[in-house]
Amino acid sequence: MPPAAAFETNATKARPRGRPRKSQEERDDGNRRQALLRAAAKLFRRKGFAATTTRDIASAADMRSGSPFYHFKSKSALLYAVMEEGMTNALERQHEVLLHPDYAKLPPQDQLRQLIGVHFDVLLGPGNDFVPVMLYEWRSLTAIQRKAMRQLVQNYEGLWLPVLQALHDCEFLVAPVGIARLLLLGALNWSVQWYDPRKDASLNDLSDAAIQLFIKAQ
Amino acid sequence: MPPAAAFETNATKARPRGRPRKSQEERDDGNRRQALLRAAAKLFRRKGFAATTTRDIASAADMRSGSPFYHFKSKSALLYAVMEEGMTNALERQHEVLLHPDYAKLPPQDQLRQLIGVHFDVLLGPGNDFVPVMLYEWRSLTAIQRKAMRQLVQNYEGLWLPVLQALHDCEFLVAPVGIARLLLLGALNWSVQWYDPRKDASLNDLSDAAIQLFIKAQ
DNA sequence: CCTACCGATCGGTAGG
DNA sequence: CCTACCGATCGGTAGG
Repeated sequence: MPPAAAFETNATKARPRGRPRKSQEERDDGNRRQALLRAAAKLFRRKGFAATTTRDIASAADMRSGSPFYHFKSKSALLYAVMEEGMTNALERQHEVLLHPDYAKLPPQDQLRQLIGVHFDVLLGPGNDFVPVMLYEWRSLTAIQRKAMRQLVQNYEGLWLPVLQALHDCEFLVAPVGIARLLLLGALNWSVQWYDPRKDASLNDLSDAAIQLFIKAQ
Repeated sequence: MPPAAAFETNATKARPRGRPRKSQEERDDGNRRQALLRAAAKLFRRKGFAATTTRDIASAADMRSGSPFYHFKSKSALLYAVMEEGMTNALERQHEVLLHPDYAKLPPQDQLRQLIGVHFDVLLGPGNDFVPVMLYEWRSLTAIQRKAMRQLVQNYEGLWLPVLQALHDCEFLVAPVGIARLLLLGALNWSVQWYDPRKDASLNDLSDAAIQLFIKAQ
């Protein structure tokens, strides 16, 4: 069995193309899968993977208990799909930053500030439950899923190294680059546990504070 | 029903004092409860609370499936007991540091270094599964347990404020003290996710790197 | 995508 | 602390 089979969804081999929904308003199909993903992300984040039932998810997506398995072959495949969606989006958003024509002209501390801003938004922005699930549900992945996800995460973490190295070179960062990256991303990722948009500072102020804390310059 | 009832263990009202074990070697009783706590901490950390069965725990403590409920009234009470044990120990260890006669004479960056060192040890030291469970299983607590645990955590976090304020006063820390504490503790807490004693730096080197990263001085 | 269902497992308990 | 057990729930499936 090829590794990819572990993440297969039934929808790929049996998409009901061209069959219109019978509901009062004709919505485009295929958004049902998205609805499941969104519902799952929200519930996995709030209650955790093991404590969320497929019935919870079905209900949140306005389906009956058996229906999620029409779109995903297992609860586990649904978890993986949530995480993959989150990481793909996060990578895209950071690539937009890195490839922007002005980015290269910025001093490294401003480059880092941009990465941090996007990272906070991916973690804490409204409706962004996908990456938090990825961060906190590693344990629930199968070994083979974990291996595939590690690839995506390593790509993402790798994006941070050049700017951290540049900061190290001009002594705005003294700690070893590798450990600094682990501690820095940890500080950001942990915000998922405490950040409350109604009480805490804005994501911009948060990003500024992070720069102040980590970088030896103003 | 008084709040404390939620955390009650059966052992307190029915400790089999004076009744010797029937096994070949007479071990002191009461260590059975500790064995359960340790087994639960280890399993909760590795698999998560919801994915761990009380049968897993019983088996790891060399008991049969029903026996954990002789010592703890519910799986949930067992989780709370694990967390409480972890936080009590962490608070004790930090108090030892703070009350040491030499501590007050240290410059603030060295004071912080000491707190960080103990924190890493509480999180990453061998067999220290209790605090990691506390950090990553908040969701699994009942509302009433969460409230009680929040008290302990606030006590612990409060220990860090004076030294952070001192560092802020001498401009070794520029970020707002409140946010700095959240980010700093997040960086440390996240280490639970990646630290591998066989591959990564020693806890001492880790602590040094953290000081380098967070403090604007050497 | 729904209905109806199965087999397995799980937290917890009675009674000793 | 064990034995034997219960009621509920859960992931998943057949058949339409």
